[in-house]
Amino acid sequence: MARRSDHSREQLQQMAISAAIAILNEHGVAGLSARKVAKSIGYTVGTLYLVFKNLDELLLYVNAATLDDLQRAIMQEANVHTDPAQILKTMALAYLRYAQQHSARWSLLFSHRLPANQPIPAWFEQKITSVFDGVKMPLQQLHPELNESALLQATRELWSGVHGACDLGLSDKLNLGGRFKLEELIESFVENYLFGFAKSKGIA
Amino acid sequence: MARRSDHSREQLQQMAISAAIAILNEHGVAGLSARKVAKSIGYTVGTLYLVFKNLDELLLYVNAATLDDLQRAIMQEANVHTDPAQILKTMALAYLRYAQQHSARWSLLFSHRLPANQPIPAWFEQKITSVFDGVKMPLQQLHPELNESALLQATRELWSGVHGACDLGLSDKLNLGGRFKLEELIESFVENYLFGFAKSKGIA
DNA sequence: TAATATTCTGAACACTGTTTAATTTGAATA
DNA sequence: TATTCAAATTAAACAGTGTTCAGAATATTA
Repeated sequence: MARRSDHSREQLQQMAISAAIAILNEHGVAGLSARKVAKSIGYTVGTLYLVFKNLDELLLYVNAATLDDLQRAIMQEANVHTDPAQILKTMALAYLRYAQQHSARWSLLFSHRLPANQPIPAWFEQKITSVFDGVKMPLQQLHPELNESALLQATRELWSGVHGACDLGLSDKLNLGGRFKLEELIESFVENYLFGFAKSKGIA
Repeated sequence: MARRSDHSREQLQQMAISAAIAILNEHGVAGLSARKVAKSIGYTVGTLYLVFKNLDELLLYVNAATLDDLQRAIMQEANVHTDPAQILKTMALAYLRYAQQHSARWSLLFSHRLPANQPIPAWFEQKITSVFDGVKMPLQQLHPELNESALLQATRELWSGVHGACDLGLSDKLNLGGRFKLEELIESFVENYLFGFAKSKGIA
């Protein structure tokens, strides 16, 4: 295993991922390039392609790290309250705050598409499921009688709304006209959905 | 007003916009470039920059056209039913179908960001508001007692969910695991939200 | 030390958005 | 009609992009 520098492939990968995240935070998605990442870790572009199949693969790992981060940010605020509905509202606001404070990473996470016909790896899908599971828990606490299937669907419905509001809101496509704050809209949405979900299932 | 060809600036703009849309439909967002658009209308790149400030401006007009198209697609299906709730469900499914059938244009509409600090033009915001107004109408029919402000917010809440479900669903980030169809999830979401909205307002 | 395998670079390729000097062109003027 | 002049258009250039790969540099093995 001859190597010029003293960085293993794994180290090199991790260095590149960290460098990419730093560039994203400082210069946004448009400011990111393979050469800049390479330069930032003291290597040439070619080396990057020795460790990643292509730039899309690097971005996939960056997004995976963002997903971990995002989950941490959401779950951190989850234990502040005991009321499940209150927990879900707090998680939704944490989701929004993360998107606001890490706009470039958040934007990349949802705008990046793998080349056509290349499916999302199973380990990445698992990370997504894991985030949803964090949302599912308080929802289950709220409705213990629901089966796994109904719970899974309700989680997706609820979080689609939270995500959609963040996506449209942060790209100025909600046209609230300054009359409402995005935080209020999201809180109100969660309340309304939870209320309707309970009622339509004949609960509460 | 000497001109070499017989295309006015306005004609040139419209030709470029149409060409860009055609390229998007055929080769996706990644297949679009200034040179390809120029070549497609029989001109050189430089001419494009005589008519548009930059590529972002061209894409803005493309997105405006998509917004018009999208609204038409939604409103077209709106008059099939008389029940407002049914209308809203049909509109949501039309939104999904448009996103599926015009994935590149839909994707560009929501992923394209103008350069930093450059605000969305008022005429473009008006188009967004106009789409929301189409959703607002059946919602008002459903709840005539609501004031303009509450109606506006409910419209945004409802459509955030529809949009979020389409966005996540079509990029394989909902992880439904093949257990549910996206159409069913969206229909169920609209039902649940409408139910909860009515109940939380002390109506119905 | 010599042979071999791995790491890494530098240069190239085809592309991108954008700018601008030079040219072509049509129309107005003399 | 010939000349002038301004607008339309191009071609070429610039700096950047993702990606590849022959060859140089380095470490391990014999």
